[in-house]
Amino acid sequence: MATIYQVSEAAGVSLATVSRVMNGNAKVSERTRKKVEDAMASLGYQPNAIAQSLASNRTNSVGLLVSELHGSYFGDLMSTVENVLKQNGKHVIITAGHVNEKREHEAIEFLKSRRCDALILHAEAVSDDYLKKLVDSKIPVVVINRKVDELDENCFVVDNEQGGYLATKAAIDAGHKHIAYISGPLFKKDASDRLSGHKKALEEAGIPFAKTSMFEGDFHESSGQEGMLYLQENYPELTTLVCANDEMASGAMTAAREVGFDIPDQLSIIGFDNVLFSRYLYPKLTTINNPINAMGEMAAFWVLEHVYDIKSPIPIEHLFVPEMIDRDTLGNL
Amino acid sequence: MATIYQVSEAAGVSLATVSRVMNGNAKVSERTRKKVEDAMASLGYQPNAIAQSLASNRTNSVGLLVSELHGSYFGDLMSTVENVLKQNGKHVIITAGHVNEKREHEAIEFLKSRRCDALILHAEAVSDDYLKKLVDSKIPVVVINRKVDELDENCFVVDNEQGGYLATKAAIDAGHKHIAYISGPLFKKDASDRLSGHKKALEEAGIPFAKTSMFEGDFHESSGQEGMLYLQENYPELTTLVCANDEMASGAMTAAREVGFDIPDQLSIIGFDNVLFSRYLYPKLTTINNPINAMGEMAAFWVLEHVYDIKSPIPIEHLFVPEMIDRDTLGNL
DNA sequence: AAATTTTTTGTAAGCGCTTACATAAAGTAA
DNA sequence: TTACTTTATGTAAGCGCTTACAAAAAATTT
Repeated sequence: MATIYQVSEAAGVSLATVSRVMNGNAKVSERTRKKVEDAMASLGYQPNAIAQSLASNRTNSVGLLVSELHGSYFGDLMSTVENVLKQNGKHVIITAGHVNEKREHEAIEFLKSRRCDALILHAEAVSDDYLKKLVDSKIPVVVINRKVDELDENCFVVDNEQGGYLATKAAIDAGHKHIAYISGPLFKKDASDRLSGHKKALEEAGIPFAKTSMFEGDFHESSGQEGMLYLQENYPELTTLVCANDEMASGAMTAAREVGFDIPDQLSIIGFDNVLFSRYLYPKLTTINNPINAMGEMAAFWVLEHVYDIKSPIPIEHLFVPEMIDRDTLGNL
Repeated sequence: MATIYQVSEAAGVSLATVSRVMNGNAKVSERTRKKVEDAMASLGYQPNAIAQSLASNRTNSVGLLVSELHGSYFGDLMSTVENVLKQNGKHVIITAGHVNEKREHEAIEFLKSRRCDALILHAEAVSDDYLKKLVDSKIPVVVINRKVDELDENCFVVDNEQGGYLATKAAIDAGHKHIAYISGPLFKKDASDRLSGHKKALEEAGIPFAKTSMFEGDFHESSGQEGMLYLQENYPELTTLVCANDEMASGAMTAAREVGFDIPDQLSIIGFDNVLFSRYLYPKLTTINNPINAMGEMAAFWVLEHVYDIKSPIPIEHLFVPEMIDRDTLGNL
């Protein structure tokens, strides 16, 4: 593998000059630039990014932490972030934290040890304090889908409460009175916010919230099934089931069908997130759009602007609004 | 950010000694090891991976090229590869090639410039020649889901022809005679192999292959819909539709339902890949399992063994067998 | 106790780049 | 022409580590 030294020799110039043409930065005469470029081409020279980083203290890479590498939600996130950044010549180093404090912590330390210029984190398990310290430690950090007090400038979130409200409101508007709810794990802020929205809509409509009308799931498909079964037993009058995410909604649909409910005629179902597969389901899932793409994009723009001095094409915003995606699983009563 | 130099000073030892305790490699007396570790802890020292890589010519990272960062198939692949490698202290740098020759090429060059110790490639667009040159260039490379002549040792593939055969055979065994096929883009080897398998099963059963019974799609959902519509028109006697992947099968299901077919009573559908969402579909999709997890795992093991001298827990194999996943979309005739 | 071997530690030369600074070449003004 | 700017190029010092090799210290043998 050719080094800069060999290029400089072949071109008959100094190291510094080769470096200059590589970085297109300073003044190099056309003649020597040509010589250097020819030498590079004929040697098949490829700069060593590691050495460049060490010398320049810039890696041109940003670290991205997601909870999992699979799943529509994270697929979308990774995809948009990478696109925006790559278009600007920056690279993404992706790691998974698996919603586990230790592993998230390790993943972040890994990204730091790779000297990423900035971090984009979808961190669910690590503490607020840790995040604050991170931000203080002066490495540029943005947090997706989590609001941390005092870190407003670094957080990009969807209004989960509003989303939860919208879902239940839609059911109410369609004439439903018996609305059950499968929530996510309530220690997660997004899950509890969505639930608050649900309660708010209920209250507004003067419908009391019954404990038996709700089941706390874990955001995974299987808990949607369990929840459905639980609710059928404990809240048999239900006509609509609002789920805190699409995975659980899918599980609930499966379970509902197995016990013989027709969707949406006998039971309406509403999801949350609008992940890709929600439109593959049958019937197509009515859900709340969680603008993860928009958030990922914004996070990437923030990084470009704050770290690389590349102006964002759109104004940076931190709060995203969810919206109803009307498909086929909400029936009128 | 503390450097090794500061640690050595704080501990009252030389650079070399600090480096030694970091790498746990050579003989360091218990006493000094302790001193160094204390110094590290109190300084919150974190080795600079970039500098380590430059000095040692080892990055402990392996590059992974996928076509897209979203989608179940790649999610599964990334996930398994990362898991296996992380368990062995290696890291993964993921990039997307977007099934585009130029972009795949750039992505690979990027991984090389980051001095990955090895490359795991799901490369669809780049030429065989390029891959051969890569392998010759002595950077360890493995190729997933693509068989390149002379590179058997580096390729991990599923027997696509066999898979295509199994799908159609299952339909035949269920009594079907009019079997339509939606293939992937035929310039892709996996797509054409699957089609060969389909033809072979047909031939074995003495069923002639009619050109009008097949539609060439692009592996995306929408072409499944188009294909369904095309086939309904051009091959109205069809009772089964075999699709070259699950995405297209899903699209076909949607389209079939829209024109009023009951699945599987009036129309059976078989997919290929067994991606996660195939079991979310309703009815649950009967499909062919493409052991992408097993391949990803094997590729990772290969790298561990060949690059890092870590013995693979299972023997390395290069050819994977597809198998039938019997669910609800294939009906008996 | 001296000589020898073994173990532990230090010294210094890189890894392949970037970049401040110095120098040489070229261009302008006087 | 000389003196002064401006522009292009080179020199050399690092970036934070690893690792041969050398030196010192400790343990063994004689």
